[in-house]
Amino acid sequence: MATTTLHHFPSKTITSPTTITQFPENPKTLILQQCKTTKDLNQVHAHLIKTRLHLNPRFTENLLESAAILIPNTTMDYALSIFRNINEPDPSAYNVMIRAFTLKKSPQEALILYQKMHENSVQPDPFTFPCTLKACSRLRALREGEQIHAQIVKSGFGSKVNNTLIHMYANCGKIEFACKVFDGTSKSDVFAWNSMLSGYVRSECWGEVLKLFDEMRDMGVGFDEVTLISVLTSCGRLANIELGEWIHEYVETNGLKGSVNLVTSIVDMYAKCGYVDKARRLFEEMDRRDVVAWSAMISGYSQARKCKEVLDVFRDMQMAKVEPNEVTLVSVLSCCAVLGALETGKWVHFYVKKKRMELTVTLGTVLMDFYAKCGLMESAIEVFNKMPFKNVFSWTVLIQGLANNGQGKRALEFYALMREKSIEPNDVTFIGVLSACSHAGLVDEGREFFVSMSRDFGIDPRTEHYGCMVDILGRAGLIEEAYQFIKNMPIQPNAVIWRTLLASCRAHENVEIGEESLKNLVQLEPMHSGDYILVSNIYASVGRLEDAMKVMNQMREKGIKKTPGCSLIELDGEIYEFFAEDSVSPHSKEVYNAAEKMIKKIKSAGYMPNAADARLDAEGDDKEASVAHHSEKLAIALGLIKTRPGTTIRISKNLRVCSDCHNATKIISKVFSREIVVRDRNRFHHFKDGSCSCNDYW
DNA sequence: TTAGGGTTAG
Repeated sequence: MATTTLHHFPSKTITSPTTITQFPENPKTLILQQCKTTKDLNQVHAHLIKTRLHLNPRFTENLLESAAILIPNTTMDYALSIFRNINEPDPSAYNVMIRAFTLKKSPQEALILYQKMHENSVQPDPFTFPCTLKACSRLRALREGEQIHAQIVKSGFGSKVNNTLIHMYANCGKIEFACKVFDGTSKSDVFAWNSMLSGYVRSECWGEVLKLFDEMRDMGVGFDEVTLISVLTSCGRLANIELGEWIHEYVETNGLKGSVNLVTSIVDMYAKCGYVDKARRLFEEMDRRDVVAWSAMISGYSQARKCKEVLDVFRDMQMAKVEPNEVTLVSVLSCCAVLGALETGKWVHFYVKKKRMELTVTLGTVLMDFYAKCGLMESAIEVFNKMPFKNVFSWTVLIQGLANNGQGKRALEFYALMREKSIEPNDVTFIGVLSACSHAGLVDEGREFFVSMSRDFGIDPRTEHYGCMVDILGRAGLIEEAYQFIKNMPIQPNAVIWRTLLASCRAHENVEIGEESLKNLVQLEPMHSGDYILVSNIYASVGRLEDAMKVMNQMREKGIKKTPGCSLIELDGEIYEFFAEDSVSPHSKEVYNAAEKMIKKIKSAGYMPNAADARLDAEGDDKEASVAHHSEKLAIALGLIKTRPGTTIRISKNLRVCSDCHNATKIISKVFSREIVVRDRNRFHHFKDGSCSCNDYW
């Protein structure tokens, strides 16, 4: 197995040029390799000039290599000054410079130099091509890559660089060209197979990877660690646990468990196939874990939406003194977004700033998403403005975030800006755009976007897009039209579509279509308690209490249990959880008293409890008590007594907000002069001065 | 020469 060669420099330093009296046979290894800094090199350089040895290209090139590559953490300035002083640089001098530019992440300069070499009629040698092709790979410079390919063919040094060519084409997104090169390659070389496999991985052709691996085994080509890593990546993406497990066994029986890279790939494979616990066990068995191994475990939990575990492992990682990098933080932030864990996410943002980490597209986008999902749109926009590069993901997160936070019009303004900047929207962008229309009540604009999506961008609407249209029509009270829209859908409507329609029936008290929606829902997802409750609420709101009870009984007969409402509030970094009529929480007495006082105060400001939201089996005063003890009222009451006046109260809850709580919270925001942000299962409600950002439709 | 971990929606 090939490993990267590391240059270990002896610690002996060169004190003065006078100590160098005679150059040995190989000055590069004995003297130049001892140079640790540019200052050391300067001394050797001066000596070379003094003794006129600098006219000997062999010495000068060795000096050049030290200046360009061997001295750690240095710029190319010194090397360039040496290079410019060479009268007629030969191919190896060019090679050193091209290699150094590619290594030092200036592939553009590498290609310019290659061009110069060509202009000066210096013939490339077999060592010129690999590093030049690497530069093309980095830049995804297909045209230049193809030119170099042609030159390679002409030069007759072809077969040696086939693997680098495969890599270059795959990196430039031309997997079919990579295949052609591979077809003309000797199939006995594991490197060629590995290059092709990693090419497929880069192009996300997961199935092809497995096919090629099969072929490899059929042909009896031996495989190595690198092969298995590519195959494991594909197993994870395809959820091919059988092959994944086979490789795991192979690794165990062949004593390959010492390889951090390989075991990390197995951990990742298990997590991506949905076996996070298995991934965790293997992760625990590793005797050395680097930042990638930790990140694989963290992202495994993050993708499985096991957010508590993400934060636990992240804490363990810090205890183990392994520094997180961008990838780690992206997974952590994405789980803070899911949890609405504002404090932890803010801490990560602070860490990013403290470590002066670059605000890349991915990191910036996930930070924006985190702030948006915590209801802090201004912070999300601040991050957006600071990002030097933005892609369609960043714009989509912004549009979606604004839409979910009740700023539909602003979301559409950003969509217009995005188009001005010629960023092509994708299918998810349109989910954001359509939900913005829905929140802003813009029916005609919504219809227009729905058409534009396929007409102007060739995006076929998916169920989610149809769902958005149903929401737009339903919210505007066009229930019959929404119903017809579903009937005419070219794809089968799913439960979410019918549920969206049902929610609009609840808001507009449409019994008939509500009943029809439930009929369909019962067939698609018979065990979903929320649907029965919505229909029961519709009956109750039009005074048909008996029918309301009947639906609830039907639900009970089927053995369906109500999902208990649960609200969370984070106070001083601690999370408090409330359930309706919760009497077990340690704060219950204090909280109930606070809730009582709160209700009294808002009643005198005009709040009327809405009995339609109470438990149907409750009577009279009990009905009132039942709604008064909904989990979000308890959480808000705790927030009111535990935070300073004027502080924003942030609640997240697992269900939709009920209309009584919605009404009560509006009045609370006015009476107590507090901004209250409630994140429910679908959207945000920003309550301020007696009104809500959702405009009373949710 | 080839290799492991990441972002939007549902």
